[in-house]
Amino acid sequence: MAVAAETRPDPAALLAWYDRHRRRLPWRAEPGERADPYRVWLSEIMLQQTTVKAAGPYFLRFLERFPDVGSLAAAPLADALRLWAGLGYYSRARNLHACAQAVAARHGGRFPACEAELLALPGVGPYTAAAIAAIAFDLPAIVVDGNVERVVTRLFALETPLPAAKPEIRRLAGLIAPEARPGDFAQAMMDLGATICTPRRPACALCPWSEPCAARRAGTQETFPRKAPKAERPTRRGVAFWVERPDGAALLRSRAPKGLLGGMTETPTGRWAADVDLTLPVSALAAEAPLAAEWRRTPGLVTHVFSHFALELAVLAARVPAGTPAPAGARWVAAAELANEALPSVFRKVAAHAGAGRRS
DNA sequence: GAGCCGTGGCC
DNA sequence: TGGCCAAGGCT
Repeated sequence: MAVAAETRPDPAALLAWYDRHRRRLPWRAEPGERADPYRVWLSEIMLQQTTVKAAGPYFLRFLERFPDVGSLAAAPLADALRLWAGLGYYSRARNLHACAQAVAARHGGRFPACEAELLALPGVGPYTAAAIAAIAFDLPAIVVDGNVERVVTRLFALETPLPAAKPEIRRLAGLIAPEARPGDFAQAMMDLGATICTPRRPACALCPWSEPCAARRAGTQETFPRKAPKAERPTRRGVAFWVERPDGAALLRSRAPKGLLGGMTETPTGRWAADVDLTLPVSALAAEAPLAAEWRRTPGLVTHVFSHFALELAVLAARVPAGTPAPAGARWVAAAELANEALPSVFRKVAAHAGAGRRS
């Protein structure tokens, strides 16, 4: 696609807007200050598919517990998973820990000031490598995230649907990038997408690139970016088991190290599948129970939506005598320690549904 | 390329 | 209310 000179977006206009509207964020250096590559990296991993609002508290807790990459590399993976619980996409936490160890082992504890070397680190893909290179080291990397995709496809009214449009978007983003201030330009593009060029109801009247924007000129800005239709989300069903001792301790397990919720803590559950029938009697639902007990079914269901399927969980609860041994692979966790477990949200819902800690 | 991989907020 | 969305990466 050719870009006419008179409609080409001027990077200076965007940088001037950025200087006036620069947001203060926990991981962002003050103007004139040098960015800390560790903080830039940590924030970029947390911000993958995650809102600023959700990531903020996690970032501050991680920084307090792990003030530098060396402290994170030296800590057990379980500590990182516990701190990550609730933020989702848990492979990020596993890769975060692996990346810290790689930086400690391969790079002497300092992040490399090189996009290609950053890209080779666990959990660091094309976007994150470019973002760290630009923001932490002010290298001229082309940073393309979901914000930049939206801004660029609107600027050029790009009809190609995502994800096929990615190479063209990268080329166009490189066309409008300035030689000076690559880090500020990258953050300005993302801030513009996050605050002005939003998915719905973009504030074009406040946009420094309103004039050269092809989609705005046509009045079609909200229809970009074009996207391929999404696959439907199937429903799976299953049974979760809540087992409590008289002292309130609950039976928990650790999940397989990889895959869905990999490495995290869970309540015992049966298989999750579309053909599980939750209308069966309790005696049948208890077929996959972790131990023999007098099960009672908690009324209602726990529902949870994952990225690629929805889940409906029936909850069977039981009280077992003091001294009941934990079955193989499971462990007793005191009620007071439940909050410190690496429990993903779906299992916190199960605990709440079963009335964890409630005396009857 | 496409499926897998969480969660909470929004309208 | 449910579909969509958020600073993606891995296989």
